[in-house]
Amino acid sequence: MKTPKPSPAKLLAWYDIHRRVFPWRALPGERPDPYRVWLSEMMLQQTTVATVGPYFTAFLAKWPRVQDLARAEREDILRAWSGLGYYRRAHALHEAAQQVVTEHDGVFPSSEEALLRLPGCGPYTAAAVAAIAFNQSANVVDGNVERVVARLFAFEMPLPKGRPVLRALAATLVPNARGGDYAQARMDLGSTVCTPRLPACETCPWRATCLAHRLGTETTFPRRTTSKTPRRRLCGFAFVIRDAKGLVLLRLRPPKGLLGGTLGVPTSPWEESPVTLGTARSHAPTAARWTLMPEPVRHVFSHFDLELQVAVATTAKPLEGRWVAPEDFPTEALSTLMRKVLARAGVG
DNA sequence: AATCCGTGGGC
DNA sequence: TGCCCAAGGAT
Repeated sequence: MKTPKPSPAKLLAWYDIHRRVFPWRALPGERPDPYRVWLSEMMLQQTTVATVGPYFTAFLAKWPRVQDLARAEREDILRAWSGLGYYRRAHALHEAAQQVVTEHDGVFPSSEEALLRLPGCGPYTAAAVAAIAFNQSANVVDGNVERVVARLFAFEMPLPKGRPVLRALAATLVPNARGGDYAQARMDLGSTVCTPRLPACETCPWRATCLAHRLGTETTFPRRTTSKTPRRRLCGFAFVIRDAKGLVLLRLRPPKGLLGGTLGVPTSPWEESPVTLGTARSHAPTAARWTLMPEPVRHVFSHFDLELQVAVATTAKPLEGRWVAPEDFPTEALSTLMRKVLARAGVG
């Protein structure tokens, strides 16, 4: 039996009632600020709405316009980004802001093509900014939309291989008016109604045209091919060393790679097999009388688990790095991992 | 194309 | 506890 096409009008009528209010989202009748839309989308990449909220507010208060952000120091941006994760986004954010100022006279471009040239702005973010900030009928596809559309069509091709086909299917549903509302409506539907585990199909405006619902197999979509690479578990030592004044030695990590550009205590190399302090101490910033904290810090990254033993000592020697007072930790560009290490050492 | 890149919350 | 997922992008 043939299913009629899911109607944009029904979804938009639902959105007009159930739309959510966010600090970055314009109220009905308000003109969206492209800078705010872009800033929020950069933060929302693989990050939940609840987590982003305070960061967005803080960034906007500190750097109200793209020109302010472009002029900022990179480290100040990393300070404000501290704890949000995926620190490459913070670097890209700064570079993109500078690019908007120097190449677009401080005015955000409105075409997906131009937006795609900004660092950190990929297919999703370019489409989202074009739609939400400029009301274009862009095909905005995030994880929510993938799930919604896969269920609508009982889409059998497993992701990620089937992603291009699914995106094309999603594009056929985009109306030529209210592009911004439609993009946000599709994502709101996915995050509040068409959820991964327990979808609230009874309240869904697209229930009548959803093939998976008709089949009673909603939660089996989208299909996925499971990645077979086993998760690694790495071990190492973190060295927390203080001077006579109680200042802690911190070093800036290289700008690229894991936790790029953030501040942290020196560590030994991280390895697959457990190491002893006797071996690891050759990587310490200096020879000292190390006290080992009884419990290691365990931290979960996106692609491996880390277990760091925390060694603590005091020294009078001058060492390479920055000596930072614990009272300044809250505003420093520390990763969550390093905040855990400092807390475990009793200096956080 | 598969891997790298953070963190927090839900169940 | 362990796994999944979250307004993905770069290489």
